[in-house]
Amino acid sequence: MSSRVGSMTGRPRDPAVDEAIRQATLDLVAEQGYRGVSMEGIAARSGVSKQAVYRRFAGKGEVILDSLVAYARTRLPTPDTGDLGEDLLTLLEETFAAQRGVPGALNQALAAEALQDPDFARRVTDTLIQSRRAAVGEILDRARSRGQVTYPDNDVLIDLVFGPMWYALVFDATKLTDAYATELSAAVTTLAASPPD
Amino acid sequence: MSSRVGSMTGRPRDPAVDEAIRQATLDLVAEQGYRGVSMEGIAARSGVSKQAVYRRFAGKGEVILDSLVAYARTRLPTPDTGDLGEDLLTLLEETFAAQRGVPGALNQALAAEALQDPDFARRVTDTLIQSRRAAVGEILDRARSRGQVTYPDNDVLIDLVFGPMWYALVFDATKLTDAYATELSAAVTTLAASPPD
Amino acid sequence: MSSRVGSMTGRPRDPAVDEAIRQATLDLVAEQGYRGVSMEGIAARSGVSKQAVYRRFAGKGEVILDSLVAYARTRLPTPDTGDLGEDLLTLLEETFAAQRGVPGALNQALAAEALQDPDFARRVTDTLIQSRRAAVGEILDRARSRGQVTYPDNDVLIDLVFGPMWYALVFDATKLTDAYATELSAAVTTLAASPPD
Amino acid sequence: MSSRVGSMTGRPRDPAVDEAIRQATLDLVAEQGYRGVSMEGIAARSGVSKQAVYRRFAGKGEVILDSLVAYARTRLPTPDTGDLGEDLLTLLEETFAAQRGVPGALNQALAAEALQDPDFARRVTDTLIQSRRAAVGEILDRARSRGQVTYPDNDVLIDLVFGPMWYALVFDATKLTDAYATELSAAVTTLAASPPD
DNA sequence: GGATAAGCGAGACGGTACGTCTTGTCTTCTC
DNA sequence: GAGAAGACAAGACGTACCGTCTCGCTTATCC
Repeated sequence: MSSRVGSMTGRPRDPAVDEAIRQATLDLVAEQGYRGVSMEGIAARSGVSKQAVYRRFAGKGEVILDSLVAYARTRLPTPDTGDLGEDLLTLLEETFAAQRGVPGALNQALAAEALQDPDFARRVTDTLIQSRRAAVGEILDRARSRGQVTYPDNDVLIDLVFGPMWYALVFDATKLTDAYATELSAAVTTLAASPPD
Repeated sequence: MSSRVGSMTGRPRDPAVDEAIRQATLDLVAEQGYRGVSMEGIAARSGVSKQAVYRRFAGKGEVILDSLVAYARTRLPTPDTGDLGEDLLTLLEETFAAQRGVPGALNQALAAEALQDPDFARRVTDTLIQSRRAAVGEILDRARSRGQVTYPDNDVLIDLVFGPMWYALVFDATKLTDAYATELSAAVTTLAASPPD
Repeated sequence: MSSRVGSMTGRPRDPAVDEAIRQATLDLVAEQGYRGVSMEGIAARSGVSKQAVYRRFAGKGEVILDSLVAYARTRLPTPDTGDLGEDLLTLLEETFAAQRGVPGALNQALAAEALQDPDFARRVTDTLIQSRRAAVGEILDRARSRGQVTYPDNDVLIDLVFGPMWYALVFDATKLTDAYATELSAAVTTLAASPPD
Repeated sequence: MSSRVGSMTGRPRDPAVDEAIRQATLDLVAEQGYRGVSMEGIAARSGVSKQAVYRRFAGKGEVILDSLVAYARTRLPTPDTGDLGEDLLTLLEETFAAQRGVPGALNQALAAEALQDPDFARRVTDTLIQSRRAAVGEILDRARSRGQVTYPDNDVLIDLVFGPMWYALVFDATKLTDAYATELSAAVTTLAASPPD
């Protein structure tokens, strides 16, 4: 979010304002979805001035991104059960479960913003997407060292893990059930272990 | 788009207006992306009144959808080479190639609209997504009858074909290269042929 | 209203349409005042096409004028009691009473239109205002021949009769009571009989 | 116009904006009459955003009223020559002269708005009309104390002063000449001095 | 402790787009 | 031709956000 590297003179930013903005964003997106989220609305809802929001964030996307990151910070130890299928299933079930709640709405908002601004899309990729991909990459690497993965390229496998999720977030979020997590993780596991040509 | 099924009384809609709206939408999205597309802008660019646009389309999403459908109508014979990998590769190469051009921008615009309105998302699914999925379903069915597909469920395979594309459209459209088409089609082909558990 | 002097070929105008337009205008102005009167609304309310209205009338003002003239056609024998005060009182009481009803709203609408279009203002003057003034002129002339009027100029007296009415129609129509009619007619009668300087 | 009595927090309104709006309104009404005055046009002409206009004024009427009040603020010491006829003549000549210029067009616009909205009509009465009437009331009171006025009721006399003016503004503003001012003031003076019945 | 610097709530500002409403004209088919 | 139906260009309506700005006031650190 903010930075303010150098001089530490002047009144310091009020952390309560940061928190109020985050909370208002979560509330709004939970209640009305992305349509109901506006900079103006966030400021009003959080009882904070617009300037206070713009001082911290360059735009709506950044606010959403910050809320999502703060929201997700509490979780995510990458599963490590000793079995690729098990690991993927756990991760996808947890991830999909989240998409059915507030984080799902935030991810949709994020996608909408990313679609309107390639620069922001890159920001999201660097901040959020990469770390999620890295988690799956870790799982695959561990499985690979166990001999469970013969597929040469992690990247494609990771795309197959996350691609369908975003596809669903865009067009039909209700698709992201536990059953779908099972099907997908099984498919990727099978492909990962398929003998190379 | 318009419908107007029953009553054929009154002055008929001017097809030139339809065309002008479509063309203006294509021009705008090509020049400035989704951000540059507004109902007002479309009307101005096409030299048509706003009413004329709103008479035909309920919102920006519908205009974009119509333009995309009209644009795509000229193509798409589902490939049928007798080989699953070949068919998928051809389809993905063509599809990805399109995403690098105007249809890609239109698809992004469509996604952005869908994310803001679940009802519209369903409209898109019914109008566009389903038929694209059906094309891949056909390819898979033919291959299945040849014994090239053992994977029990078409749906997941289709998700694996299109999921990564939308994922890329949201966050990094430059990913949609021929090389990526090759990788993806190979992956899906392999999975489709993988021995059942 | 219309004229259509020359060629009498083709389908003749439907008098029912004329009547429907008039009635719809009266209904609308009675229910919602001038704000509620639009060419579109009149056509819709009367079940007539807009074209049918425009074929007859050049604009909203003409429609209102026509309705008012048709409405008023049923009345107005100029009072002739043999006494100026009595004549004026009768005329003003009747006129003011009308202003408290539908004709009042029509007159307001007429004024609003006249204020927006000087040409139409002249039309109204020629069509309506002059005849009303002539009625008072007649009363004055008769009284003058009886010696009840010494004031040299009819015109100013007539202005003093009608001016306050329009003043009230613009800013506060509720002022047009019987009491006010009494006061006004008395004032004008007094002035008319006042000895010349 | 604006009010905003209490809270003096936040950025203060820019007086230059107020002035620009007034000037644009005057310009537009002078150039094109009431027809040429629109909220959109005022904003455009004054180089001000529509919001800035709507923040200050509830509608077109209020803008016009404000412009008129500001315009008229520079004048109007009630004449006091010691003679009723003289006072009325002076006042009417000046008033009529104004009606031949921009204030006349503004008054016409005001009337048009008042005719479309009774609430606004009351606003105008309270803001503008009353004070004009009070000026004439003063003249009459002074003359009455001199014995020049025997007519019992100021109100009717004032109606006879202003009624014909509005009558003319609605239907034929060219009538408001110096000669007409002379005739009218003479008539009212005569009536005011007429012996009670 | 007084100066300096930044944060803060409030709200105005120029812009842009929204979706609706009217006006007056035009175009089709039916009577 | 008239008539119903309804499309059309033009343009105003009033509202909602965007991102920036300008006030008066409140904290902080630095000299």
